[in-house]
Amino acid sequence: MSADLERQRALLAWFAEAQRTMPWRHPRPGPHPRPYAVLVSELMLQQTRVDAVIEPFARWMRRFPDFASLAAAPVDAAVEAWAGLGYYRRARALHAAARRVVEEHGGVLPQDADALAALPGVGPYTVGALRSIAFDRPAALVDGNVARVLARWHASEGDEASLRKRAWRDAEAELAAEDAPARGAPSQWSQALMELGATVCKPGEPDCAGCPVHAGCRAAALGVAATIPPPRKRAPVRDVFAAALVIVAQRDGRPHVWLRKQPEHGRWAGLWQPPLFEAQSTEAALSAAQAFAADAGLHLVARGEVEHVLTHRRYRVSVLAATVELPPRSVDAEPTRWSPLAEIRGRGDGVSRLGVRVVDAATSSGSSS
DNA sequence: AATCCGGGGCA
DNA sequence: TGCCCAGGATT
Repeated sequence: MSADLERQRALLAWFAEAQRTMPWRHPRPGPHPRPYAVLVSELMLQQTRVDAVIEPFARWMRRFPDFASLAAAPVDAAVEAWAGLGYYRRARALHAAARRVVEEHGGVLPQDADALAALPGVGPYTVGALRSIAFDRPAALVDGNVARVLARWHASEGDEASLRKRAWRDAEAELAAEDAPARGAPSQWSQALMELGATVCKPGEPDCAGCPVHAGCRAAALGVAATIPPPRKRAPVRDVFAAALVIVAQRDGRPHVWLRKQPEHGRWAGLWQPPLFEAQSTEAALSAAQAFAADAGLHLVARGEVEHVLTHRRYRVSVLAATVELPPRSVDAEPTRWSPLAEIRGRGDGVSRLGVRVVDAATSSGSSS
């Protein structure tokens, strides 16, 4: 057996022993009994760590157990069930994909690569993941883990974009030989590559001493594994100054918070959060919030600051609170609602993480600064 | 090719 | 603090 195929055999043997348990993972080789679960998990896992997905996945599967139930639900229900996971466009994509599967494929996920790629939210990586993991077909796949693993195996050099292209060629080459162990277990192979990247061949500090394919790794032999791939160029994080207005009213004997629904596009699309006034400075943001409050006859109290960091933005939010006697039930024509404070604090169904943090800051005792 | 889109965990 | 994560869509 060639060195490359021996490396495959070693990795597959390691994976059979060392793989982590995941709610969506089918431990046995072969096709997955539930392609829908694979699609849900793959969309949730895009740019998201395994640990962060486990609970949301379980909740989602209880609420939308199959393509039919998801397709029948309003898109807002899907977005709100996604709350806390981030990248909320994925929820709309998954919902649209389910409707398409029901309408165009009889409720059965297609196996054809082109049909899969036509589904919203399904790009090159996810096509490979579905074809290999759901259907056990020999399809290549490259995510951040696989790109790093393959770059180290081959000691590839170059910028991020060229390494990605190289990784796709290398990943497909692994599946080319008729007698390749990877071809014999495509689902296990795809998952093994990613598992190795996530748990052993980690960014920054690879555990080469504990690596099952150390012998077949050129970067390890050269002692350069830790420097591959090179650091990525990153856009700077820009500050966004904002003021949040947390309006509390008693309803049915319990405190409720006034929430506004975000537009369907942009950040936190379709989610709920207290009104946020963005401006060029904290002072300008506070002025905007106070102008709004003056119109409504509200008496504002400063309740501190919240710093919320996204990939390319750092929100510096001044939190203002106001208590009103009677909620204005008549403004329901607007996309607003009153939500029980306890519910928002619990998990905030349909509320952005920033919204939850702002409400916490406004209503927890003695948080003023 | 750049930019946008969340949130969290970890050194 | 910086880095990265089972990426994709848009421009």
